Amino acid sequence: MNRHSRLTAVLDTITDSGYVDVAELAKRLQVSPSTIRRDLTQLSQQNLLARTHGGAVPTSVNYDLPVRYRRASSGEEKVRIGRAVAALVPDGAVVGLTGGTTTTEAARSLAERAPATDPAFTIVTNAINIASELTVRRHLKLVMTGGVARMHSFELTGPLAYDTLAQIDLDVAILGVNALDPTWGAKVADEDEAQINRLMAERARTTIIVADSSKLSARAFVRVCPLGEIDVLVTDAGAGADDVARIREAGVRVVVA
Amino acid sequence: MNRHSRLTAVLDTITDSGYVDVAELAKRLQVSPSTIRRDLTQLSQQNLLARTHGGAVPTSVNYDLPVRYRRASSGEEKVRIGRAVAALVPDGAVVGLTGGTTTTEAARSLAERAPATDPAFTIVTNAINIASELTVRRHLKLVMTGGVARMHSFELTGPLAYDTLAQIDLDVAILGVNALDPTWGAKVADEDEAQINRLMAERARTTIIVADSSKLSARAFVRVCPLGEIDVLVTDAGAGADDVARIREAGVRVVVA
DNA sequence: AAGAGAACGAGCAAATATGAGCATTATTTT
DNA sequence: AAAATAATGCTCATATTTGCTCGTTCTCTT
Repeated sequence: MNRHSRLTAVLDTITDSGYVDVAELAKRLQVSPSTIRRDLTQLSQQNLLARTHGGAVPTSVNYDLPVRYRRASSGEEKVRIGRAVAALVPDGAVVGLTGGTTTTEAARSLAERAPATDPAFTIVTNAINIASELTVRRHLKLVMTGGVARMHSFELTGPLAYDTLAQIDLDVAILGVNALDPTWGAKVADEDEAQINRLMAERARTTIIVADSSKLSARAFVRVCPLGEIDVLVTDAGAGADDVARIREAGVRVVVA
Repeated sequence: MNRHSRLTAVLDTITDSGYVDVAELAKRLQVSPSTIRRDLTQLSQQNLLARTHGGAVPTSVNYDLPVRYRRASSGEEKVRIGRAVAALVPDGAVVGLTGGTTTTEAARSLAERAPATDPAFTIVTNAINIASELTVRRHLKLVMTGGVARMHSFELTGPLAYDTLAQIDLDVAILGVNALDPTWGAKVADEDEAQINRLMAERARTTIIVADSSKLSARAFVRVCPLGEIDVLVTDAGAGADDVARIREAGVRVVVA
């Protein structure tokens, strides 16, 4: 049990149960309470939790920054979400896709669909990994925005990307977000990313948000758009019934994959 | 068990299990811990993983890296040409790269060079595969042109790509061509590709053509530019002496890798 | 309000991991 | 074949991590 897995375990525990206890963690992770305290100190310095006497509690805002500690995401739901999204896209459509694991799954599902037109779809994306996967597919027309690659990410952003999007009209925009709040709408961690999402939504006749259920209770930094500008949300079965109800009230069609 | 297969094994392991352990890797791969540490150091410098004490953990974008570390080597000479080209590029330069196996090798060599500035280079490219390989590297600034992916190719072309290039100035353009004729100059097979090459050359202070020796006697459809607009040609030792001589007479510096 | 008991942080020593330097061995390159 | 270059393993001084102790601080009960 090395330090990193310990920190991950601590964060997992605190996310699940809402608090952690020094003595209990020490026993469970087979290390001394001193070590646990040092771990908690470090995590609290990174604003990932707040110390209390005897343990720690979560901080209000879950920053996107330290992905280092995030546990391996369960691809299961994302694949299902991706399939459900693909089913919503009509043949021959011009589809905009932003970056992210879920949108990547949507792209894969689109690519695997039997071509009914030629090209089967036109895909417009700012995500290098999506473009890289789709470029070999015969029956897809692939358009990339220009732009500067964000560090630690596969997405292109910046003025060059905006310029490209300004010249394109989309039938459907498929946007991945970091959080979807019933009150605030779609949010992401970064303002450049937000701008790309916003432009895609503006240029599209239909805007589809993909967000696994963890995103419905998550928080993020920058708002992309209010719920009113979203046509469809595709999420997984883990979504809370009240969250779904509130989003539906705002006029968004919610698809549970 | 050579270095590359070791690095691939490390990345595979870290993708599967979420972390790697120096001691365990050393035992499994039958090398000393020192070697493992050196491997991990290199991979972390390229941002393909993050060091911890005792091992390493994945970086954020490692989720489904389409481009593994493996270098599907495009041939001995092309690697050498790539290295020679990289040696011609000054630290911190803004470098334009078109698509092709040889330019890809040049990009790899640039990416592996120890960073002397920050960013070490700014890379501008219309080749999706090059962007895909470079996007994770911390010390590179990566700019993609927009554009439409040509079928069966990794290159973006069309008006969107031209628009992007019109906004950018390059220090060095590294262009791959299909043929380099002492009389006619640089030629490629496709007019879209020719246009991209032409624009890059126009925007650059220095134009470098990469062409293995087979290209010197080849023919191609569209002319990119006459020899007079080329500053450097990098080719391999198979180049015919008379061809080289004629190209040198036109004022082109010829580097034989 | 006062005291008991738990939790805390600082300091210390042992165990382990690390990076630099160097000699040896592979692998290219000439 | 010889020389140059790169990769590897080893050693050693240095870093980090961890568990422990101890004086202090906090919390809860009386």
